[in-house]
Amino acid sequence: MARHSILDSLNDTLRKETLENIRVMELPPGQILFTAGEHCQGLPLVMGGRIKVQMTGVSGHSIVLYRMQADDICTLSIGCLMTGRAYRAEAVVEEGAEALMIPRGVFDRLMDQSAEFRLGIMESYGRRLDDLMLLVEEVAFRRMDRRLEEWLLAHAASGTVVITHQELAVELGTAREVVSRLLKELERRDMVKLSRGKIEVTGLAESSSPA
Amino acid sequence: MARHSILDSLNDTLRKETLENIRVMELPPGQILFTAGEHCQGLPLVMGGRIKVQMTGVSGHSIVLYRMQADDICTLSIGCLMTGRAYRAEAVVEEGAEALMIPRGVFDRLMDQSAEFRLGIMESYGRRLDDLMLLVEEVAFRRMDRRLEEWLLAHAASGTVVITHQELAVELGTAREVVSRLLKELERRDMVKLSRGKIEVTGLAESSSPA
DNA sequence: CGACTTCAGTGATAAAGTCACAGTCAATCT
DNA sequence: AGATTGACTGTGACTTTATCACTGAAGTCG
Repeated sequence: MARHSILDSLNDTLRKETLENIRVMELPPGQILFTAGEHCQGLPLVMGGRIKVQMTGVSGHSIVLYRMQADDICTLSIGCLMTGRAYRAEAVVEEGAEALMIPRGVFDRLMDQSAEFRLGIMESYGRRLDDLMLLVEEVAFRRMDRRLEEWLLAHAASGTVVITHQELAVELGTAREVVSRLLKELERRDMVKLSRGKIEVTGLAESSSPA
Repeated sequence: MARHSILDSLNDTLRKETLENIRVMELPPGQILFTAGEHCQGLPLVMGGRIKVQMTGVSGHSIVLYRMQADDICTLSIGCLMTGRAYRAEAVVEEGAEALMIPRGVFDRLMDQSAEFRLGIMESYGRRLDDLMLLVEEVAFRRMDRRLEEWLLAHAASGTVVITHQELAVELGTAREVVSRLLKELERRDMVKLSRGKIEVTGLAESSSPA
């Protein structure tokens, strides 16, 4: 039942030992895996579902940093686990998920005994750094209308997304009013249909407006 | 000669072996440690000086992501080293530096044999993720005038910084014109004195304008 | 059915980014 | 030295994005 690709690489003894010492967590949608200021209890290995990680600035604004899905590792937790610092971000379950909680001791042991486990952790870290670097660039330099269109394409290629303007603003790290106005403009151009709490994408091509 | 705190934790045998297999790099100011698209040759351990890491977006704009100083580890390189991906960012030496280059094999061996080395790496990773998360928040939500003032305070508490407006724009991830105008406004308020290629900070208090 | 809450739309204004260009300063080259 | 060149700075005009303040519309629940 406890399936996560990073555990596959372990030898039988180590895997057996690990499985005896970890906890399986059931994560219903809406559940908070951790919040800012909290301390880390263990390393979550995500087995399924979808979990978003977002942070809230001093200004009170929030922005989604990245998402975790099946076979992901909550890299953010490692830093907190190792140094004892508190989380700076918050993780919210979007789609009902299952995760394994690896306590500090087991993590240390796996890092010590399995080169494959280490590789998995390092890869995960690398990907996360990459994600964040891309996000910095996105937020710093790209135009909001393009980013909104891309988000819609990625999340509702030509169907319907259930999301409020406020939530979409957090996805993009902007203000609700900005999203409302841009969406309204897209509706005028017949690219989306708006209704309370959902957006129907009707005519967004891969490069609708010239870059 | 080769001093980096993470090596102190190693036992004698391991340290001796490591020192025999690493290369010391002299890094004069201006030297490029790596550029975007390049592949990683080893893990740099920074022994001194200062190196800035910045990336350039598709738009052609650049932004400084973070800096490395004495006893830092170029965490970014680990991901590239382990997965073979190319660098996405660029590292430029600001103050003449020395660094140790740890090749892949030695890195693997250290990760395998030293719990302290692993801890150092993990800590470094954690800090980097934290830095980037803070940067995302900064770029997404904070006002440019405040950020500029803070930058000036941090880099020239009440002295002079040698920097062009263009370089300062890259520090903050904005456009040169924006920096020029904000600086001019600060000069009108007698908080800085401007001259070609340098800025003299004369009257910037910790919270000059109300947050 | 109201009363309440959440969500969406919009005008007015301020901040930031873009484009185009002019002026200034310093270094280099006959 | 004077001319030329290139990097640096300043600024107007305009667009995009953010903020503030408010209105109305859509769902929820007593």
